[in-house]
Amino acid sequence: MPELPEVETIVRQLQPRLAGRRIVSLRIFDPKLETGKKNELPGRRILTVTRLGKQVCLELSGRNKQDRKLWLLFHLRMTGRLLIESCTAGQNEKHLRARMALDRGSLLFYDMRRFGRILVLDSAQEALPGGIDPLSGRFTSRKLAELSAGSSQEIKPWLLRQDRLVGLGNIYASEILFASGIDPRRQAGGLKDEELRRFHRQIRKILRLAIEKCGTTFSDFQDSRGRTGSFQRLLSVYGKAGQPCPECSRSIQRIVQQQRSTFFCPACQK
DNA sequence: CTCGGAGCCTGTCTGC
DNA sequence: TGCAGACAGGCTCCGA
Repeated sequence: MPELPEVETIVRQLQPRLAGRRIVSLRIFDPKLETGKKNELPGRRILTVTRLGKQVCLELSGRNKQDRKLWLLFHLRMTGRLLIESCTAGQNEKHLRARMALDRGSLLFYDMRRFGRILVLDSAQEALPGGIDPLSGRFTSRKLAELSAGSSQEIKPWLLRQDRLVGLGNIYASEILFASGIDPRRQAGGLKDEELRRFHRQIRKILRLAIEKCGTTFSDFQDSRGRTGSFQRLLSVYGKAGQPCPECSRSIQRIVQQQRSTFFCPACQK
């Protein structure tokens, strides 16, 4: 479900509510989510809530002065939701997969399709995904050129991999390519300098705008208060096969690349 | 190393 | 109404 803007939305809401809270327990109801380290969590304080790629990352204090910090990560994958307890009205309790009790309130993890993951790690190093965050200062047009150089992969599937850029998923990949005027079937390594500069600008622009709108609720996304985002009103092509292109009014096409839908305008994207 | 395809899950929607 | 098949915003694994 959630891509970078949706996870960023959740993190911004959770940070003020969770920072400083002490963990009482983590109970896991889905054996797929079991982590051997969950018994090391009680007594720790949540220091910060941040986003690492598409993951929600809680930095936890040591239990005493000698103890080391831990990192607790939630990856929501397709249908995961992290909700503070007072906002779980309307959720299907069948899909409740874990509950973290805090000294005040609880954090609940729902996940219909059970693709989500909970990880407890010893170092932030381990938690860092391979790729660069497109909103970080390190992500320049030159960096984008460096990352894509030499790749024969089609640019749209290239955007979805997390070992180059982190955080993009199927919706924003289509939207960014439309805004950049780039055909999703182009080879990643074949973009010209001028196209790369446009592409780089649109990646950052669309992600920032989507964060401002609290993400996209296409079918599943809800933030930590159980509310939906509003960027879906600004989608140009995603999910709009057969509808007119907002720029040229020709029909938007749907194609499949690596088993994922891609939406684009064959007239505007070259 | 690269790339593409199968698989993981459960639900909704469409067409016969 | 029932049922099969397609599809869903994620990622991992495996073979070529």
